[in-house]
Parts: sequence; structure tokens; C-alpha cells
Amino acid sequence: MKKAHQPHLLPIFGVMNFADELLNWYQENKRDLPWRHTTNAYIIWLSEIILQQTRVEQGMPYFYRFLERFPDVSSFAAASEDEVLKLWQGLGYYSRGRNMLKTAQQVQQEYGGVFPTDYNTLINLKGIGEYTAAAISSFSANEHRAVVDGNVYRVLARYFGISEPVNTPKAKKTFQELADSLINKKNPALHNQAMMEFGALLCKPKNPGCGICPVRLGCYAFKHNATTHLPVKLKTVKTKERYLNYFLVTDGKTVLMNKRGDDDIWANMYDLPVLETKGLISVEEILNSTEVQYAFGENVKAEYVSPINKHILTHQKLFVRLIKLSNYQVKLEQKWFYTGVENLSNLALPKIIFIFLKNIFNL
DNA sequence: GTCCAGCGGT
DNA sequence: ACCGCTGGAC
Repeated sequence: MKKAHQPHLLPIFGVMNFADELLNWYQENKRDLPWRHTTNAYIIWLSEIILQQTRVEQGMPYFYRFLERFPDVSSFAAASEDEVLKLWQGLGYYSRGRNMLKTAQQVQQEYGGVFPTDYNTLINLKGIGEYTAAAISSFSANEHRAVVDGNVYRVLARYFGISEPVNTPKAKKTFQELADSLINKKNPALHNQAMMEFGALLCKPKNPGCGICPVRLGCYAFKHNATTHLPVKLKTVKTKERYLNYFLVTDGKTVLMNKRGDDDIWANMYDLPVLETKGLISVEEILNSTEVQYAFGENVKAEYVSPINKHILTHQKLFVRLIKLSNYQVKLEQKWFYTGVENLSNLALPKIIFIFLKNIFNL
């Protein structure tokens, strides 16, 4: 899709440099994304937080949902955490949603509802780190701050042949400095978009499009056939295994729910009463445990037991099972409450809990 | 099934 | 240095 009015980037003589080539490539190949049509810092912030650790296709519906519900900072600042988490349900990394609310409230109170556009102010807001501050300040105010996200790491590591592991503090500095040295000061917004879009669409992690790459002749990885080895990443930390046994207490009209604390995964979201065990133990042992006997009475029975579901988090592998109870006498704990089945769709539920409840109640 | 991509907070 | 989610690719 050619643009009608393309800037003249191609010098008449000589060769374009790396950054100019990518800029040229971007004009020809960029996706038409809704947040690329605005310099409104609030809308750009919304899109950037949603897109952190998230693919465009997955984030897109959330972007529209949030923008419709919260057309400006003020409306966002007035929301409840429950509502924000509910809107965020299914996106993962829920602290992003909780931090957004804090930031919206801070912007409303301290900046009169005007979303900041300068890096130094942005970097102090909750949920905005170096990448996002650079993105918002360049896209909304054309500050020349180079964005360094996963795409940029990959593009730079390959093109310049940097074999230093990218996930170290030292590398972070190296790549930021290199990215800053490349930035187009006349058009930092376009430059940043180009770097990331190039990484996302052409210089992909697997099967990069080297055959049609505009900068392959200058690319270290292409020259040395090393795209599969760059960038280098240090091995990730091992994950721990957890065994969660969830209890379904329902009469078909109401369900016994649990509100989670803020010191564990899925902070402040809703799930079901749960018994965590050290390993995989039998349902009989679970029902005979002191905790279950105390909470649900001595005659409690398992009416149905689901298969064990594996659910993978960043640093945890969860083995999750749902046990539908009968013959129970509930001793209500502090974080427990009954809710109507029709209200389940108002509660922010972790994916695995949502799947359980969806299958049972046809949500 | 397993692997992997993708930033910020503490 | 360690922690947090999900979906798509293979």
C-alpha cells in the first residue's frame, strides 16, 4: 500500500543509512492501527499499557473497550478497581490494570486531568517504565527518546551483531545508547514506530524475512547466517509448581466465591475457596484435611472432581482441580461471600477460574 | 503436549 | 535479582 505523499528519503546518490532504510520500509509496510492516528497522550498511554507484553491482535479489542468506557482520564480516574480488573479480564499481568487506575487518579489530581507528554514526568507514573515513557513522549510530543522494546533488541542485536545477552542490566544500557545514537531527531515518532514495526513484521524471532529485507546487506546476522542465534538471552529462572484444589459450593443459583489478597498471583481478583497442597494428593485426603473439615463440615462429600488442569504463569506451574462439594456446612471465612450466578460476569476472574465457571454455568 | 514472546514493579 | 499471564506457534 503506497502512500500518496511519501517524504523524499532516498538520496539521489549514495546509500541510505540503516535508520532511513527502516523509515522508508515503514512507510510502505506499516499496519494501520487506531492509536497511530492520534497524538493524544491519554489514548497513546492506553494503547501502550495494553500492548505491553501483549500482541496487537489480542490487545485490540481491549483498547476499544477501554476507550469506549473511559474516553478520557477523568472517567478512568473515577472507576473502581473492580471494574478496571473486570475490563482487563483475560489479558493477563493484571497489575497493569491496577497501575493504570493509580496513574489515572494521579493525573487527574496532580495534573488536572491533562495527561503528561514529557519523559521525565511520565517515568514517575505507575506502570510507565523507560520503554513506555519513551513511546508516549515521542508519539505525543515528538521528544527524541529511543524506544527499546523486545523488537528493538532483536533488530539491533542482529544488524550490529551484538552477542551480549540482552536480558542483563549492562545490555540494557548498551542497547539504549545504541538506539539513542540512531534516532532520527527530525522525526522520532516515526523512527520509533519504524524500528518496532520492522521487528514485529519482518525481523521476526522465527523465520525473519531476510530475503526481502531492505537492510540485509549491512546486517551482521544475515552476513553470518546467524539470525537464529541472535539475540542471545540468558536462561530463565526455574518455575515452581503449585497444587490448587478449588471448591465449588453452589445450589445452582448462588456460588461461594473468594476475594484474593494483594500478596499473590491474581491480586485482588476473584476465585473460589481453595486448598493449596504441597503435592498431588487424593480427593479423599483433601476432604479429610483439617482445613476442609473445619470450613465445610465433617460430612462433606465430593459430588464431582474435574481433571487436573495445568495452568502456566510466568514463574509458576499450577496444577488446578475443581471439586464440587455436597453435604457441606459452610463456615464462612473472611474473604468468602455468596454471589448470584448472574453476577459472576461482573467479577474479575483469572482465566482458569473463568473457564471452570463458564463450563458449569454457561456464562 | 511444550516453547516462546512481550515490560515494569519490588 | 525475582515476580507477574495468556495465546499462538510448533
